[in-house]
Amino acid sequence: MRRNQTEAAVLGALSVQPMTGYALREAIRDVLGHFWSESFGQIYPTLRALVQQGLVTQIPSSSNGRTSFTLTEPGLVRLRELLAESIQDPPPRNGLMLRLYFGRHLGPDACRALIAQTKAQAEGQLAGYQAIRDDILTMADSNQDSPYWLLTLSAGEHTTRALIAWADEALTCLADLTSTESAPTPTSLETPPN
Amino acid sequence: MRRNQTEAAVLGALSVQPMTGYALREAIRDVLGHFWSESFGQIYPTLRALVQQGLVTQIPSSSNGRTSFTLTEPGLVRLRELLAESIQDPPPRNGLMLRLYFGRHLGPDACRALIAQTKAQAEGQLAGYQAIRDDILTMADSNQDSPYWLLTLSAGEHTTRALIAWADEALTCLADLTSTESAPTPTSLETPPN
DNA sequence: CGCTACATGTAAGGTGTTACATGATTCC
DNA sequence: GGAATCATGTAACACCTTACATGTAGCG
Repeated sequence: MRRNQTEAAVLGALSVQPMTGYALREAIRDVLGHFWSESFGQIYPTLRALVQQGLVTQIPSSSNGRTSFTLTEPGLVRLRELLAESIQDPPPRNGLMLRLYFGRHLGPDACRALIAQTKAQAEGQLAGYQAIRDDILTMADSNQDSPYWLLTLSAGEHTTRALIAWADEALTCLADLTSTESAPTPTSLETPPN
Repeated sequence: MRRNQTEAAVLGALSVQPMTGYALREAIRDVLGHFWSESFGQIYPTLRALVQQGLVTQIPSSSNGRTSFTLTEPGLVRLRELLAESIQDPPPRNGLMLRLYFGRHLGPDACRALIAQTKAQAEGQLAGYQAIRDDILTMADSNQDSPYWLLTLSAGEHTTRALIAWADEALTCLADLTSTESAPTPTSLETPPN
């Protein structure tokens, strides 16, 4: 069951503008980074296959060995086909959740550290989203794609904000856990909450 | 760079209670399903390796060929080690976002259908979470793990609710897009919104 | 001239799924 | 007795990353 997802990502990126393989990887990392990823080991073989199928053409730029890849008409048709195929996401694998689910063996403090780290990452990401949003908005008038790009950006913002809200909630829950554990006699009146 | 994540998931699941390989897969699918997954092709070889390392013991149940696997003391130590390792999540690959990013080539209607489908799925998931929450709460008094389980459940609820909120927002954005496209003269007063 | 970034590619190896094969048990 | 479920396993294959190899171009 071939998924051809790399093909779709490459054709899609080239539909925005022609690029070299190197630039393609940079674009996928920097622009689609929140929801997609491809490595060189995928990109170059895929490009060669696409050229052989005539979905993409290679334009040697000046004298160097470097070539830009451009989407052809059949390539655009193929892209539409691939995008219309049913979505088949890889099975979920969230290392943070796995650790928290078995968090009793890890200890409340280690769990809190993991969550705090996640929250900090999420806050950084949120700031990055703002920068991307500004970028898209400045080119919005001349770019037909911008409404769709804002859609995916908004999804990232929503889920990231939800993650931060969850982290705050989780941190207070774990704080309660630690305090009740260090004071194993909940009915005791003498032990003050530190 | 071995990740041993399957090992951690299997040891973790067995730390809750002894099981057969088959039950292990069911438990991982049904209980960790929102954030984890393992297939038979992973579980059985991993179990054999764990037995060889003495991290898990095999208890033949009565006469059948079926055996339950039980976590040993060294196995518990190993589980703690694995959980303490740094998190290395697989690179993101979100098929829905890929399609929406290049949504111009797919068309607004197809995009709306994808989002509506996602929203419906998310709403179903949310109902499922409620059932799981009830299950956990009923056994909360006798189960030391329940606070941690509620943590991961809450994460699922937060992100799922965020997804639904995003979907609603996205659907209205796309509705605007369709109407402005089908009515290329925005200043026209005669064309009624269908 | 050396460092960094740009650029192209390959080979090895790990990870994980799918499909298949096989058989016992349970329930109707 | 037949169907569904429980149960164990393997082999082929798809997918993808990492590390390596190689070379150019621009800049201080």
